[in-house]
Amino acid sequence: MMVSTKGRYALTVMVDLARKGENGYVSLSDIAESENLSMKYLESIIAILNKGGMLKSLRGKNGGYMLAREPKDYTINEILLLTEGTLAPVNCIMQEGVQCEKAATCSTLPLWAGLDKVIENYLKGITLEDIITGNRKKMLGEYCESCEPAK
Amino acid sequence: MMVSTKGRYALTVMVDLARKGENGYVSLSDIAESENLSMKYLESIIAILNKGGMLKSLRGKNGGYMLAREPKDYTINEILLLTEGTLAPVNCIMQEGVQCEKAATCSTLPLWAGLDKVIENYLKGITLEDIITGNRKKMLGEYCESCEPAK
DNA sequence: CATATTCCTACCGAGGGAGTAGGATTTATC
DNA sequence: GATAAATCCTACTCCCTCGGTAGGAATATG
Repeated sequence: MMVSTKGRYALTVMVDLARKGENGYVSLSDIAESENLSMKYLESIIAILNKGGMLKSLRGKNGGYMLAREPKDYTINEILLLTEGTLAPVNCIMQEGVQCEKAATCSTLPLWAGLDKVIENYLKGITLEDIITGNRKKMLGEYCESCEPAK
Repeated sequence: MMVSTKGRYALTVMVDLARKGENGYVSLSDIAESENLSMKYLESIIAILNKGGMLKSLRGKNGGYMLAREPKDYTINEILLLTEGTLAPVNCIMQEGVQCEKAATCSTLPLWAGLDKVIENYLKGITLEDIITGNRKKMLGEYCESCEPAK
């Protein structure tokens, strides 16, 4: 499994906040309740999003969280990357060009590198806005049965 | 991590056997040695490949393993699927249409489904032969720096 | 029969995922 | 200024899987 609950819940939170829009801060308990998730666990996940600059937060009474930018300005890739640390499908693909010592002679490395790129490319191409507007065509592409067939 | 050492080593074994061709059975110890991997661990991985019909095996002296088909007739997808069980990037994507109970209202499901399809599609498009011939263009696509640029 | 090999079952340690617990700090409102 | 409602912070626990080990039974060759 490449994406754990941490990343999945993080995305869920972002979607929830995106839907709530800009009318005030939304509290952690509200999010936990509306998504039916453990408040304590969600707290640790939101902390990552917050420290990563994805959210604005306000402490104290009537406090809570809201998106720092507009939904269209978040790619799914950056949200998952922040919470998961890496999205590489295998251990031998490191971030930022660091590579395993067998890399020079490894015949399967191009495969893993290609897979990594395909994943990254897909996730960079989709934004929070695509999710809240239900842009199935963009997410499912040719596999979308409810979209009109490609001509 | 979506693909563990199990799947990676399995692929390595398949590549090794593909390179050795059809001149006789190759023993486990030969494979372990040439790939510098633990023989005992490799044994458990080869067992999966063997039971899954990927290999022919011969017990006893001068025994060993060889590919059951030609390299071009193995997709990477089926090799990894056999050893890993699933290649779904998230837990909420099950195999064979089984789905989580929130599926009907889940706004992020199309994203995960799309990602799953992108991965599957990529891995189905590459064969063992592509790896042993070093078909970088197919594996890396537009990210291949040593391939001639697309027109 | 000796040897080289596959085959089978059982076991184990470490690490990470998933979640819990408790309290310190900050802020809005009465 | 007290109180309530919220974020923030640190630590802990349970449990499962990954990665690997161990030992021996079955089988084929010479």
